[in-house]
Formats: sequence, structure tokens, C-alpha cells
Amino acid sequence: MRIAGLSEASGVSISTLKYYLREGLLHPGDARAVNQAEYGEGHVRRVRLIRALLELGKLQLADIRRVLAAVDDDGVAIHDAFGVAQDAMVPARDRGSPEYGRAFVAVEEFVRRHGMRVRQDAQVRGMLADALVAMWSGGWDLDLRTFDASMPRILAEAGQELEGVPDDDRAVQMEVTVIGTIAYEVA
Amino acid sequence: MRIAGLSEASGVSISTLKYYLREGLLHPGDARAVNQAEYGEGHVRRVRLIRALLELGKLQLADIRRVLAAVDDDGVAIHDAFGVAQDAMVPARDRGSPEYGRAFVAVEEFVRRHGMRVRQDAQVRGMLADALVAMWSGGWDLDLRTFDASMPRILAEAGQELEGVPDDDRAVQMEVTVIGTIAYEVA
DNA sequence: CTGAATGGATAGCTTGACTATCCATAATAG
DNA sequence: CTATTATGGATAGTCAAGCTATCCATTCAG
Repeated sequence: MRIAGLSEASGVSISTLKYYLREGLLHPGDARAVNQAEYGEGHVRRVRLIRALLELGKLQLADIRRVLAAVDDDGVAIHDAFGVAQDAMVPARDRGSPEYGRAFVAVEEFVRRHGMRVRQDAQVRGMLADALVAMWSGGWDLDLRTFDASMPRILAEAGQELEGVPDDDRAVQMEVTVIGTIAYEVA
Repeated sequence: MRIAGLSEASGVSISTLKYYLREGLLHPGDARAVNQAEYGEGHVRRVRLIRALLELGKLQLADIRRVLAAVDDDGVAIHDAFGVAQDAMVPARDRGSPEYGRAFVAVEEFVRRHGMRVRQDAQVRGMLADALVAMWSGGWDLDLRTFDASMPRILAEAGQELEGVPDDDRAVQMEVTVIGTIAYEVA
């Protein structure tokens, strides 16, 4: 498959594909000559992954680049792909206020209560705290305890979903995990 | 409070406030003279709402404008504020594929199974369908039935949260509802 | 009375995500 | 084997979103 085929298969224009190649989001094809390269199924999957992260996850290309780097890095365990994808979804917000501190503590207690394994530096902590601050400032006095009752069930379901990841090669697993994280988040 | 005070109280620069005024996102202050206007608490809340929708909800100003129009429209019931906020969060995606049709049907059945009152034209239907398509194309064979077991509980909780909306004036209720919808979505 | 602030108008800036054009080379249809 | 089309690589241009800066005639505050 050459670039026209890749464009056809992925629904993305050749110009855009060249752009992704330039930006290093898409690996160069297998060069057969100075102006001829061959692309494979992996490239199609990669492009679809980029588009899903972009359109569904509303991630910026800069964040997508980091996610893809993790996908390509053999040092990153499949298990950590969730964290990477989630971190990239987090919008940057002001984290200096005293409310934020209060919210962060609430999140920490919540994580501890449910014995969740969430990295200490995971951005999702901040994201949840951000949401709490926004709700408080809007006069909505949400307590995370509200979720307590349903968390065990939710966690169990998430675990089950993980079982469903197909055991092809690592690249496919990483992609499935990342796209699943984003899509699940949206769902 | 004049514009400097509003800027101070909301943490948004005067230039940006003027921009929001120009764009009609922020109501003009109470004019005292040709170059003098008075802003109140409502303006501060409005600015905070805009920022929350922008940063937390990642909405575009064009979408925010629609949400605010609904907030200001006395013809829109508080109950519908959820739908408006959710609709604005939905990213536009390609909806022509056969997979999308299949996903949409799955969503419809899901909504019916749980007796949810979701407008026929609500964008969230499409959004859920989009997420399904993305997961399927990623090789993740999610069935919405997976959620069936926990839906009753989730719905009950959502209903309870709604009770918590304070009964101040309509404007405040709308704002709380909108910001709550977005923040809850994120959380 | 004078310097800072205000509302209003207009123009400019920055970032992100492409899109278009050129060119030398390579594949391919006739 | 030639004429057309496609390709990779480089460079420049486009477009929208979301501000930011400047100017000006007024007005307020010390």
C-alpha cells in the first residue's frame, strides 16, 4: 500500500498524512526508493488511533504525540497505557486556590477508601479535583461519598472489560487499550 | 463594581472581558454614563460559568453561546438545561458508516431498556454511538448490556443529585445545573 | 485640576491543524 | 518506450479560535 492507499483506507487526506509523517506521529513507510514507500496495516491502525484521540478524545496533537510515544515505548507496560491516555485528556487549570487543596484531599481519601491504585502524580487526581472545585463554586455541594456505594461494582466492571483486550502483539494491545480508555471515558 | 473589579473577581483580564462583551457572552453592565457601567454578582457568576465551560468542558465559545442563550431564555425549563449542556459537549463526527447505524440502534435499545427519557434528537445518543464505533474499530467488542446491571443505581443517584439544586432565582438554578452537568460529566 | 480608568471601536497576535504548491524521481498505462 | 500520473520531501500559505493591544473621547477620583 502506498500513500494513496493509506489515505483511502483511513479516510484522511494525503496532505494530512504527510503532515503527520512530518510531525513524527506516523512512522515512515518502508522505503523502496527515494520517492516510494510501502505502508501496512499498522499504519492504518495508527492513523485511526490518531483520529479517534483527536475527534473523540479532543486531544491536541502535542498530547497525542506523548500518548503515541508511550504506545511505541517497549518500556511502558500495557497496564500503564490507561494512565497515559487519561493524563493526556486532562485540561490544564488553575491549581493554586484553597478550594483546590480541599478538593484534592477529598480525592485522596476517595482513592484510599476504594483501594484504587492511582499513581501519586496521575493527572486524573487533579482532574477530579478540578471538577469538584467547579461544582463547589457553582454552589453544588457534591460529596464524593455519594459515589461510594456504586464504586465496587464500577471497579469490577472495569476489570472485566480489561479481560476483553485481545492478545495479539503488543502494538495492537496498546492501541486497543488507549482507544478503549478514551472511548470508555466518553461513554 | 466596574470592569476592573469584575476582572479582579473573576480572574479574567479586562481585554478578555471586553471581548466577551463584544461577543455577547456577557451582558453589558448597568450603564451610568457613556463610558461608565456597573457590574454585579451575576456578571461574576457568568464569567466563571464561561470559564468552566471553556476549560473544564472544553467547549468552544460558539457552543457556549448556545448554552448561555438557553440559560437566559425563560422559555427553557430548568429540567432541559442538562440536555443543552450535554449537547454542546458532543464533538462532531462522521455519521455515515454502517457501523454507526448499528451503534445507534444499540443505543436506542439501551435507552429503551432503562426507560430513560432522552430526546429523540439529543446529541448524546450520537455521542454514545460514536464511542461505540471507536471502540469497535479498535477491536474492543463492547456491548452496552455490560452497563445494564449498574444503570438503575446510577440513575437513582443522578436523580438524588438533582434534588440538591438550590432554589434561588432561575438564573442561579440554570447556572448551577449547567456547571453541574459539565463537572459531573468530567467527574 | 490632573492623572488614571472606562467603554467602544479597530487592528493585530498566537496557536493549532491542516492545505497547497513545487520539484525531482519513479511507477505505470498505452 | 514514452506520456501521464503518483510519490516523497520541502516550504509556504490558509483558516479559525481566542484572545491582546492600541487609540480615543469621556469621566471619575484624589
